[in-house]
Amino acid sequence: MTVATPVRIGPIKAACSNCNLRELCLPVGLSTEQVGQLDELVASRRTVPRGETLFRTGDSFQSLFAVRTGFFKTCISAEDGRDQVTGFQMSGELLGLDGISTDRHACDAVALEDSTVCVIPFHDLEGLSLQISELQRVFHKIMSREIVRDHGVMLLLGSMRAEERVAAFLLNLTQRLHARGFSRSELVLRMTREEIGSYLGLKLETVSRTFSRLQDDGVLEVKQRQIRIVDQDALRQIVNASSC
Amino acid sequence: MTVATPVRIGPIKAACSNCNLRELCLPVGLSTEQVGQLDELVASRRTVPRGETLFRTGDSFQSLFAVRTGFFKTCISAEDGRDQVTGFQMSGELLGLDGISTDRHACDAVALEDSTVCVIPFHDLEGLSLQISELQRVFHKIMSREIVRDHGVMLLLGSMRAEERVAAFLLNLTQRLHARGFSRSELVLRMTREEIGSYLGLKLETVSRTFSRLQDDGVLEVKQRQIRIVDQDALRQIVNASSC
DNA sequence: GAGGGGGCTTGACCTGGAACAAGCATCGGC
DNA sequence: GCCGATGCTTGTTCCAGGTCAAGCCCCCTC
Repeated sequence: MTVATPVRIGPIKAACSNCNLRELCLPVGLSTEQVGQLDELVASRRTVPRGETLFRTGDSFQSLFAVRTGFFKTCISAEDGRDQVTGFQMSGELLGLDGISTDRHACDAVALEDSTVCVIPFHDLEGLSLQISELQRVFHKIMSREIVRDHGVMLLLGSMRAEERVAAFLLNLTQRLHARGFSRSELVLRMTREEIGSYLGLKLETVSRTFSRLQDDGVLEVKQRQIRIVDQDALRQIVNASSC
Repeated sequence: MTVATPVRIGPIKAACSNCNLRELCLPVGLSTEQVGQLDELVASRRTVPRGETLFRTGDSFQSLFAVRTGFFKTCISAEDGRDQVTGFQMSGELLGLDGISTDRHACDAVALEDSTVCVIPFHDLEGLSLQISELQRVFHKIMSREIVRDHGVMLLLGSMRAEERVAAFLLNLTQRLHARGFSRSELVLRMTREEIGSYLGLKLETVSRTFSRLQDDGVLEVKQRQIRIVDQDALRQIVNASSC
């Protein structure tokens, strides 16, 4: 039950105004002036080395975090030690929305590579949202998008076969990476097979086998964590394959 | 892509102020005066007969809906016709949060019995939230709670066995019903085995078999949709059973 | 109260993915 | 360059839950 303590890293003038993630992150659609107001709020940054947690279940919730660089996973664990990865977050995405409901974080956020996040004190964000209706609106849309995303994962977990899950996962990742300027067809996985499996409700062996099969079928090229999507249409067909 | 059109049912003076769901619904924690302001916003009600939809995927999003009486399911369907029930909503719970993100509903909401909902025009709600910070706060908590709930379902779908899923489902239902003044040990299911199965990522036969087994084990009494929980501790143990 | 249909149960069989196990890359530390 | 740890692949076996099929129950309608 430690409190996430932001570390201020030198004097940072403007956080959002000159951030190239502006269009993917909280400031999306705000005016220059409004983003300037956000700058004063998003005053500090924090670095999280690979393997470290940004926050843990039960930690007091004070701030949201916007991933600036790096890559995170969030996971919850049942009393019995069972673990479930609930999402992977990349630059421009928000972490901590789960904490609003009870003022305590409801999952662990773990950096999968050395990462930096912008610290967004939630109380201040709510305050500014009262003044900038556009900000309130953006924030509501972000929360709603998270709900819709989660429902998509429920569909995946509830009714897809292993191969479909893996295909959907890869398409989702590449699509998000593409929005950040990366290739649509090549990616480097930041997570282990086990973490992918946890997220997809599969065992790591099944993930590995599925990658191998897709490689044999000429859909992917898999070299450890380097993935090249050879036949994107085939992947899409796998996802949409009418299940009988 | 029809627009959900609220039907005004006679002159309704106060919606929330004299509603006995006050403490479970949007007005939770607001002052009498503030609830009065909500009343002006929540001006209309709508009845939804059993089997009808309140809104459908793709419908223009205008309003949130608070379940006043009755029972709903929400479900999404993939292109291939696969269907996934994403939740069951009872009195005091909000429907439509998924629509905020794109201004279109992202799921279907279907009444499982004759139901009535309060219509909450979302634009007005955002407007009032700018004036009543407590309302903004409550709304954020409700959205966050939905996210946390969804993560719990992901844990269930990703890592629990059939019996554990069913047990968790029943405990969740009874707990919510209990908060509404119903028995902690008896409940009437409003949904079919197939709908339960879809929600839990199981086939209806598996749901049925699991009910039968739990009955044989003296944990439940099952008479069609009438369920009596004979041994609640046993149910809890099933859910928390360390999976090996 | 007869007939029909939707929903539920139960049985038999099958299969996709889990479990277990062995061995192989890759990487970091010394 | 060696060594150990961690992560990944692949093979084999097994079983929980899916699939298919048959029949029952309950409610609704006429």
